[in-house]
Amino acid sequence: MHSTDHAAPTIVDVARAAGVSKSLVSLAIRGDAGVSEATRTRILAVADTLGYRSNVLARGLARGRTQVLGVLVSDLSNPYHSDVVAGIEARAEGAGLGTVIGHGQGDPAVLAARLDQMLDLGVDGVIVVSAMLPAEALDTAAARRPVVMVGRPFEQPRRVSVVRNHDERGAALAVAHLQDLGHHGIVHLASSHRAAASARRLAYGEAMTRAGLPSTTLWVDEGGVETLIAGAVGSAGPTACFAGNDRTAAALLHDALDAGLDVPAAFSIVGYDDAQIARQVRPGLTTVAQPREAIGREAARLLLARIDGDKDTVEVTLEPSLTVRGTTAAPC
Amino acid sequence: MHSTDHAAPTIVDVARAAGVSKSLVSLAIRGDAGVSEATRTRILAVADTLGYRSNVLARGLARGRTQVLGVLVSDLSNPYHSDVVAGIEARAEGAGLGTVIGHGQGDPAVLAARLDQMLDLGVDGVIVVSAMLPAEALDTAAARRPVVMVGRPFEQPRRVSVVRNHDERGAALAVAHLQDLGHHGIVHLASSHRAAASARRLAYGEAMTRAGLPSTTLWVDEGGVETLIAGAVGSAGPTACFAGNDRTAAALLHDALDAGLDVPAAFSIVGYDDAQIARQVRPGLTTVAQPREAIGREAARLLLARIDGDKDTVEVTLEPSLTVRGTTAAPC
DNA sequence: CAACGCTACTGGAACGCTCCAGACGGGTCT
DNA sequence: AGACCCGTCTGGAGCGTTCCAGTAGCGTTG
Repeated sequence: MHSTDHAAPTIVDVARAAGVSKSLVSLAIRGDAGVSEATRTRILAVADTLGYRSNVLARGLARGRTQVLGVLVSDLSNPYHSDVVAGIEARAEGAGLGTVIGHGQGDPAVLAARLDQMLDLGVDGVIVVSAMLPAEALDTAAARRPVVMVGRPFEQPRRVSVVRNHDERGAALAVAHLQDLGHHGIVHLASSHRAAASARRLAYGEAMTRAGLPSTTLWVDEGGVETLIAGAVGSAGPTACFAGNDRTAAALLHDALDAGLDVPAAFSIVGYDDAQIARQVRPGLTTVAQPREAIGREAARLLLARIDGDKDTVEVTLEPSLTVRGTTAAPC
Repeated sequence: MHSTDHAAPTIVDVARAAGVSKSLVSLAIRGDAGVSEATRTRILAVADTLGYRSNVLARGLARGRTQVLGVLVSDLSNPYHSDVVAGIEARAEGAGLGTVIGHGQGDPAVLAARLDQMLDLGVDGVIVVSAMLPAEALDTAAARRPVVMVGRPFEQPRRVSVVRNHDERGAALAVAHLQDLGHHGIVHLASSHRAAASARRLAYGEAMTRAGLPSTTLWVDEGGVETLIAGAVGSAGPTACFAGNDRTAAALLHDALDAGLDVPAAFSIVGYDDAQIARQVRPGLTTVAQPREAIGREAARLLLARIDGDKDTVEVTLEPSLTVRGTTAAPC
């Protein structure tokens, strides 16, 4: 650390080497219009040969902006999250901003701590991709910087924009697919009371009612899987299930196969999310896919608008789509 | 943005409110010894009621340290990475440092860009959890800040510490397990020429030789899976396979079952990594597990030492262990 | 009791940048 | 010709810290 760069070159070094003032270097580098073309190229050339890199800390301090977005995720290993992050990064990069990620390890307290830390670091805004961040942490963050939330539909109005997939439409898509195949006895398998899960559950009920069919919701933690399989084995039981998410659907598939139930010939299953697991189980899981990258891009777009002074907080819902694989077929 | 906090309180606000100089506030907050107990508690109380938060940007500028570590990963959705990150975060938090993550999306160019960006943001050091970062990007980063590399064993010496799992020992573990069960015809299935994969392949060969058995390596992209299964179906063929990683093992398992081969009764399979997929396939995959959290903690420990002035770069290897699930049994 | 050494505290420079008010020439307009 | 403007460039203040060289107050000591 001694024989190499004695110190990173600063704007002053560039100015001296180019024979201009530091202010002009600053303007040239930021592409200000009031710099003649000749001097700009000269300054940039000098900066380049000196290996000058703008100090983000100093810029952030002086300007109040760091040109970096923060993304808070609760579970890195969830591919849903990484796809959303990819969308965010693509959009941010297009606008010349960098991105850092904070990882909450599925723990609300850690999540809140990471959020504070990213804000302390000076990010210009934050996108929260996690349903488990405490509401008050979200509020205090929103008071400091623009915040966009991905995935959680909000009850009360907050100073936060929201981007989410249209769970209601997704559930309707799943039910319609099963009905098109000829199923009547379609049960919903729920595993959570969280907002997205509830939206799917309610939309399932409405879709069934609209079709003039009775709706039944079973809960995983009340032995719903066993009940469902026991019923499906009998000839009068349900012939299909719409599960609230892919993990639940995969567990159901596993147990159904173990019970000797033929999927999809004797029993069809639809999941939600198009998670990695949907491609890994056999047969592949038919599932409702969220437009994950698009969600990320939209979230970044909203955040950038807020950073640029837009006051309005909005809620955007994007359309899910159905991915048909091997767990659905006409009932026999 | 106007009616709320007109501006975040600074150290000067705290000083004024407490009736002391800003220098003293700075010392008190950082826990300097030369502050009397009485004034320290008073200052901290004032800071607290004012909601003062130290400005990381200003501190970083003045001090040259931000108390934040950067972690560069190439693939967020790989659970190996998230476990390592968890270990890093645990250790960093214990030392009072924060952590930000840069995500390379599996693209070397993006990876290098994120690395630069994190360094620009002023992180005190970086842990690289990715085998695909270009060597020159690693070198320029190492010239700027301390860097610790996870997982890639290095050929030539660099200004970088390395933490990795002991691939040689892991391969030996897998082979020993199969030999203990009574297997003699054990084939290695390789899918990559990367360093870790090569180490495992060579160690497999040595372990077989040591046991006086012939070693055979088949390559996935040369039709190795088909060759292997064709051989295993016959009665004189191999009875077991050690695959270079879990993804390869899972693919082999899939095709073997499709070919009517009974796993593990007629054919045993061992993978490497204990990836998520090892738990999701049926039967569950016997595999060599890396001590992922420990790797992360160790990497953070080394980085913190480097940040505190330690000049030496070291290479640490941690012991893998064997996780026995359902794809291994005695040959029939 | 002057000299000394502590402990507790202070003021200003420095970190590298942005922003603002203005300077300096050389047109253009009247 | 004087007033004015416009494009280009400059110097200094300021962002919120840390760090360094002091200073004041006070008890010890020879």
